[in-house]
Amino acid sequence: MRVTQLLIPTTKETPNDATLASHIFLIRAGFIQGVGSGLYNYLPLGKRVLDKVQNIVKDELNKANCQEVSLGFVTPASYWKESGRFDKYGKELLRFKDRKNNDFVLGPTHEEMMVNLVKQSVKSYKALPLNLYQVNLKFRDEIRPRFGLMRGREFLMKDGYSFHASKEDMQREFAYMEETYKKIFTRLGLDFRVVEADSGAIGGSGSKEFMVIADSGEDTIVVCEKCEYGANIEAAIRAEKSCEVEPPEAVYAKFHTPDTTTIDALSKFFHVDPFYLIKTVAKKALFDEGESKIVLFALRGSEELQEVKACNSIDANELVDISVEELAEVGLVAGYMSPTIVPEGIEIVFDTMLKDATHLICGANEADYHLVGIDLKGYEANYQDIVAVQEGDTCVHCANKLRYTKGIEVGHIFQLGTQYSVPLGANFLNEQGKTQAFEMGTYGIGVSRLLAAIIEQHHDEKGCIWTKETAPFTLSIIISNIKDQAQVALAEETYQTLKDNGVEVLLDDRKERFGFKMKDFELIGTPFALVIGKNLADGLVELVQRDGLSKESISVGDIIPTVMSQVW
RNA sequence: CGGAGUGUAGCGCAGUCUGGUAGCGCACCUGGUUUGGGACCAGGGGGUCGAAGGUUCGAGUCCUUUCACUCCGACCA
Repeated sequence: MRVTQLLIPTTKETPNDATLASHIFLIRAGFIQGVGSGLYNYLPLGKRVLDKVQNIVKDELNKANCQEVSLGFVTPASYWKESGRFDKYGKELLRFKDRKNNDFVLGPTHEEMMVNLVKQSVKSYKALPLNLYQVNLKFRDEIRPRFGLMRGREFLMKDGYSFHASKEDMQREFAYMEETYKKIFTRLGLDFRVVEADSGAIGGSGSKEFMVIADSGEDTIVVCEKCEYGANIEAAIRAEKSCEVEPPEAVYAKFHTPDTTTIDALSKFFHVDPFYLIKTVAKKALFDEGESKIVLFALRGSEELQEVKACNSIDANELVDISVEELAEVGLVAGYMSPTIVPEGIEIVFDTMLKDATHLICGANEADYHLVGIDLKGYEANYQDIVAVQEGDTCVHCANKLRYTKGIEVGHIFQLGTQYSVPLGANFLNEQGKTQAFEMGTYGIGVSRLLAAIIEQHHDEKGCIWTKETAPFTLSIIISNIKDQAQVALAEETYQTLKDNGVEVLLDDRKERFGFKMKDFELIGTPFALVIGKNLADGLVELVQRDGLSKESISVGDIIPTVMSQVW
């Protein structure tokens, strides 16, 4: 392709709202164009990369016996009401009515549609297992879209769904998809990690996320220094934790503790390690149909509440902060709340670390008073894991240290079980001739987000550095001086020959100066550039590698063989 | 939805306080010079100043309403 014929609107200036390298470079290099909050147009370069990424995804899935379909983007809301997600999914689900006043949603994911598709056509175990996928637009009305393609509202996603006659077979497929996904991300040239995850709004159990390691990632993941263990902070677990500091010896008593509303202050006041303090956190939990209630979470003072775990522990849709006034209304004293003295009707969840714990100090649910000598041995309560794993905690698998890192979620696979097939009545006849609900798995890859993830991992201060499999073009030919007939002639000839050999070549034939074209090459980031410039007088041209910008002089006669050997 | 802010040429901004010919840089077009690191000279095109209403002889500027977008917190591929 000739640059003079391609739409590549590169710019020197950075859009003011772009902070991430991927966002800045994808826009500056003319891959994408913003059209509204979280909405982007793909220009020719962006579309080429998108197709490449998509093709790798499809190629590996097809090899793994998955079948591609394409489902409707606009979905009748009735499907979502049937599955119960119409309320559960929340504001991200864009709902609207057609001219006949029927409810529709713009698909943010397609479990309902796919289950219905299979339900209508698969009646026997003989047709199983079945793994169907699509690469299609999704729309999620994100509260705050940002970071360019990283978190758009409209985005391209590959979503796959598998159907099985037994749980064992579903788990076999789940493991197989994990391997397939690893192949995909490896081919894309990404440094990633598979981690255990929370299932979120999709539901189900045993889900894993594929995280591209990048400082700009929005997710915190917990990884082990030694072994393979990795988990999203929302689902991470650790070995039991103890405290070396001696427990405070005290008999049960009430203490006057003015202005001691934080764990820190309390720890100083009693000269006690926060491990022996109980932190009581109040949240408002939101449920279906606008219901809400105040819930308390009790944990050791040395720990932090993990909101997703906490939310799951009470099966709520969401947890939100609550004001001191709201607490007071129901008889809770902010800063002095107690896990053992709780007003009527308030639910409380204890962290498992507190089970049978002794020598504790907690609030008295009375202003300026704390209780000491609390003993929870044998105390009956709802104990669940609701704390966040911290850096330095111990790995459950190998007893080494855990640490945090940041990741971009580019894939997520779930073991759904019969979560959707039962409410949607998706059944088949098993070998015994009995009706049975499909066992399902679901598998997602954020295709458009991958473009951003690739750039986050592969760029320098000058621009993009595409990997061979994802680059919009493999090689740029730069004509240094467009008025030099010899340079133009050689460039044209080389361009044609390489094209004939199946190399994707970009010929920069613009009437611009050398520096201008080099900057554009560096910004766009094709893996190689062939500079045809003034050294041509000595029969030499330069082959530049985008990654590292190393240069190699080659003689005119060697251009084709050299390029061909580098490119493949 | 909570808090903060911005809407003026394709992009980045000034002008708004104190009402009086709508500007600058980049980009774009024409001609010329230049050609190994985003060149220079000369000429040129491009705007319902986010929208609606109001005040005024006169509104980008003042008032009211509204919409959109961005940034900081909770969602997710």
